[in-house]
Amino acid sequence: MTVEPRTRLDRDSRREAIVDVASDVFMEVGYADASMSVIAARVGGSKGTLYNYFRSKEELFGAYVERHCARQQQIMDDLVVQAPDVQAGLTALGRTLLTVVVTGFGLRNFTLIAAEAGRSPAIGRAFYEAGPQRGAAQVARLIERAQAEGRLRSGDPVRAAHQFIAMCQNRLFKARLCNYGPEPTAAEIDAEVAAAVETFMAAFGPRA
Amino acid sequence: MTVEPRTRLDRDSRREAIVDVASDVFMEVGYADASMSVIAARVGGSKGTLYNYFRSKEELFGAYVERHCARQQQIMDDLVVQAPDVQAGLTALGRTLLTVVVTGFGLRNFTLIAAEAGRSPAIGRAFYEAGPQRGAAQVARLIERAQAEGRLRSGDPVRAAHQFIAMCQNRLFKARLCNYGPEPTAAEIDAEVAAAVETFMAAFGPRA
Amino acid sequence: MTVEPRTRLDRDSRREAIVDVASDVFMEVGYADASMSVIAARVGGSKGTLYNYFRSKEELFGAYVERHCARQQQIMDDLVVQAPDVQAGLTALGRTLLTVVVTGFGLRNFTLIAAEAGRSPAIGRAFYEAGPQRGAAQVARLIERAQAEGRLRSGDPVRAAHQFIAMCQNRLFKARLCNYGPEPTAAEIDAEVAAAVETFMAAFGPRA
Amino acid sequence: MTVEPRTRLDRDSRREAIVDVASDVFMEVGYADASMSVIAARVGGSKGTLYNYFRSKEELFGAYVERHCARQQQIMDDLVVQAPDVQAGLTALGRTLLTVVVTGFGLRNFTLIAAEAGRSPAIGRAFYEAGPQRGAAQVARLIERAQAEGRLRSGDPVRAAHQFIAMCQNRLFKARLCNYGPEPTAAEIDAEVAAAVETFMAAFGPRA
DNA sequence: AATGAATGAGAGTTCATTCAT
DNA sequence: GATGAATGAACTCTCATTCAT
Repeated sequence: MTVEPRTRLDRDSRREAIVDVASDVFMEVGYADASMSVIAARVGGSKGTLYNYFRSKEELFGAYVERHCARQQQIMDDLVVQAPDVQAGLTALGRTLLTVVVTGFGLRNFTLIAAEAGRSPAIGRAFYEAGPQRGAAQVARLIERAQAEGRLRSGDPVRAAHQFIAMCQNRLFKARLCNYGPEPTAAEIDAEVAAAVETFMAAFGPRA
Repeated sequence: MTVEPRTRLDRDSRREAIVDVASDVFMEVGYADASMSVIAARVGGSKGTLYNYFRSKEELFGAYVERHCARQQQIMDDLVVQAPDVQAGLTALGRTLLTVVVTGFGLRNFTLIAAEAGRSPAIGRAFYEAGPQRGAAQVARLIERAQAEGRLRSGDPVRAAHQFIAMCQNRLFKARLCNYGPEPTAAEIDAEVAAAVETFMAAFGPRA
Repeated sequence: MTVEPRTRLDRDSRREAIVDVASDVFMEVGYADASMSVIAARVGGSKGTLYNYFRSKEELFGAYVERHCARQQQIMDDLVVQAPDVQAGLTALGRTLLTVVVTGFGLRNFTLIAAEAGRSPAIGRAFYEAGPQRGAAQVARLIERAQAEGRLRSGDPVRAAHQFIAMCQNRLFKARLCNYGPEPTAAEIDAEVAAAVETFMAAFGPRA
Repeated sequence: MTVEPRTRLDRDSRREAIVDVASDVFMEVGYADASMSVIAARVGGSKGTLYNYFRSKEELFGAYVERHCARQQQIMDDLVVQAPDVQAGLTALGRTLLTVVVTGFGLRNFTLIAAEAGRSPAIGRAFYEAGPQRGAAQVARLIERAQAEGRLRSGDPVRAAHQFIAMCQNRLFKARLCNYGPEPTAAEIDAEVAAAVETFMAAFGPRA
C-alpha cells in the first residue's frame, strides 16, 4: 500500500471542494459574472491553485455541469415507481418533478444551463438527457404498467407522460424562470400536482 | 412651429435604431458578452453617442426588455379568440403559444430574460405579465365562453387554460431551452398541439 | 477645412510617441520582457490607451519593426556613392556599414530582430531586405562603376561587395552580438575599415 | 568503497539528462518562452526535481551555456590545421567555420546567446572566447605557418585570419540571423568558401 | 448632438519558485 | 532525492464609462 491513496483522496476532495464553491458562485451570478478570483478567494486558495485543478474557467464550468447532470440523473433514477395506485404514483412523481424544477438548486441550475446551452450545445444535451428525458421515461414506465393492468386507457405512454409532467411543471416553471413571485411552497406544489393528476385521470383514467 | 418636432423624430428614430441593433446583439451573445463597442460599431456611431441615448448598458438592456415586452403583449392581445368551435379555437391559440416560445426571437428572448431575471426581478416580472400571463388569460377567456355555452364542462377556467398551454409547450420548450435537437418544424408543432387538444377535450369536453 | 487634420496630427503624433517608447523598451529588455504595463507607464498613459492604438503587443512590435526597417532603408539609400577615388568611396561606405551594425540602436535593433525572426520570418525578411541587402547593393554599385572605369579588376561586383562588407563588419559584429568588450570607438572602426580597404584593394585593385 | 560513486553517477547523469532537454527547449523557443514546467515534463520528472538540480531557471540556462561553450571549444580545437597547401587548409577551416555558424544547433545557439548576452555579459564572453576567438586563432596559426614557409605574404596573421573568416561567414550568417531564405546547402557553403579563398589568395598569396 | 480618445479596474491565465511529505 | 500542490506576482487584454472638443 503506497501513500498514493491518501494523496489521491486529498487531491480529489480538494477538487470537489473547488467544484462546490464554483457551483455556488455560478448559480449565484451566472457563468460570465463568476470570476476565477472570487472562486479562488472563497475556496480559500490562490488563483494559481485553481488552475492546477482546472485548465480554464470553461473546464471548471464543465465540472460543474458534469456534477449537476449526475445529480439530476440520480434524482430521476431514484424516482419511486411503486405506489398503491396510479393516482398516488403520479402524485409522488409529479411532486418530485415539479419541486426539482421550481426550487433551489434545481431551478438555478436549469437557468444556468439554459443560459449557456446556446454557446455549447453539449452542455444542454448532457443535462436534458440526464434530467428531463430520464424523468419522462420514469413517468412513462408507470403509465405503461398501469395501462397493462387496465387502470389507464391505452395510448402512447410517452406522450401521456410528457403531458402529465407538463401540467405539473409548466406554469410555475415559467414563472420561476422569470423570477416571478416567490418560490412556491410545498402546499402550492401539492395543489398544482393534484390538479394535474385530476385532469390526467379525467383524460386517461378508466371510463366511468 | 419649431424645429423641435423634426429633431425629436430624428432623435427617436435614432434611439430606435440603437435598440434594434442592441436587440440583435443581446439575443446573439447574451447580456454579458454584448459589448457597447460592438453595438456602437454596428449602429454606425460612436460609443459616446450610445451614452447620449442610454445612461448605461443596463439602461439599454432595459429598453430592449421594454420593447420585447410590448411585442409579447401585442402578440398575446392579437390572439384570435373567435373560432367555429372549441377545438379549432384551442388549436389556433396553442399553435401561436407554442411557436412563440419555441422558435426564433421568442425563444432567444425568453432565454435572455430568464438569464437576467435573477439579477433584476423587475425584468422578469414585466416580461411574465406581458407574455405568459396575458396568453393564459386569453385561453382562459375562450374556455370560459365555451363553458358558458355548455361546450366544456365547468371548472376553473384559468387552471384549465394553464394546463392546456402546458401540454402544448412544456416538452418542446424545455428541449429548446437546453438547445436540445433542432428547432421544431411547423408539423411537429401542429402534432404537439393536436395531442394537447385531444387530451384536453378528453378531460374537459362534454361527457360522451 | 475640418478639424480633422488637427485630430489626425494629434493621433498620429501620439502613436509615434508610443512607438518611441516601445522602441526603447524593446531594445532595452527584448520582446518577451517588455511589458505593456511598463510601456504604458513610460508613455504616461494607461494600458487601455495603448490598446486603442495597437491591437496587441505583437502589433506594437510590428510598428517597431516597420519603423526601424524604414530607418535602415533610409540609411542605406543615403549612402554616399560619390568619392574622389575607390579607396575613399569604400572607406566611407565601410565606416557607415560597420558603425550601423556595431553601435547603439543599429546593433540593439539587429539583436532584437534576430531574436524574434525565428518566430516570425516576415520580420527578419523585412529587415534583411531593407538593411543588409540594400547596403550591399550600394557597395556593389560603387564597385561596378570603378570596374567600368578600369579602377578595379573585373569580376562579380555583388560578390566583391559582400566580401568587402564582411571584412569591415564581421569581427566586431560578432563580438558585439556577444556583448564582448566595449562598444568600438570611432578609431577602432576606422582601423577595421582601413584594413578591409587595404586587403580589398590588394585583391581587386589594378595590378601593379 | 561507499555507495557514493554510484549515486554521484546517477545524479550526474540525471543532471546531464536535464541539460539535454533544457538545451532542446531553449533552442526551440528561446529563454523567455522556455518554461520550467515544460522542461520538467519532457524530462519526465517534476518541477521540484528540477530545482533540486538547479537553483533557478537562470542557473539551468547557465548550464546550457557552459555545455555549448565546451562544445564550441571542442569544435574549434579539433579544426584540422594540417593540409597539403594553404588553399586546402583554408578551405577546410572555412567550411567548418561557416557551417557551424549557419546551420542547425550552431546557429540556434548563437542566436540564443546573442539574445541573452545583453542581460548577462558573462554569457556572451564565455561563448565568444570559446568559439569565434578560438576559431580565429586556429586560422591565424595556419596563416602564420604559411607565412613562415613563404607561401603567404607577411602581415598581421590575426587580422588576415579575421578577414578570411569574415568573407566566409558574414553574408550567410547575417541572412540566417534574420531567418532570411532557407538554410544553405553544402554546395552553397562550398561556393562561399571557395570565393573567400580565391579573394584571400589574391590579396595575400605570393606575388605572381 | 456627436465624437472618439482616455481611463482604470478587473478579467483569465501563466509561471518561477517554495515546501511539506 | 523526488514529488507535486500551493503560491502570488505578473502578464496580455477587455470593457463600461467619462469627457473635452
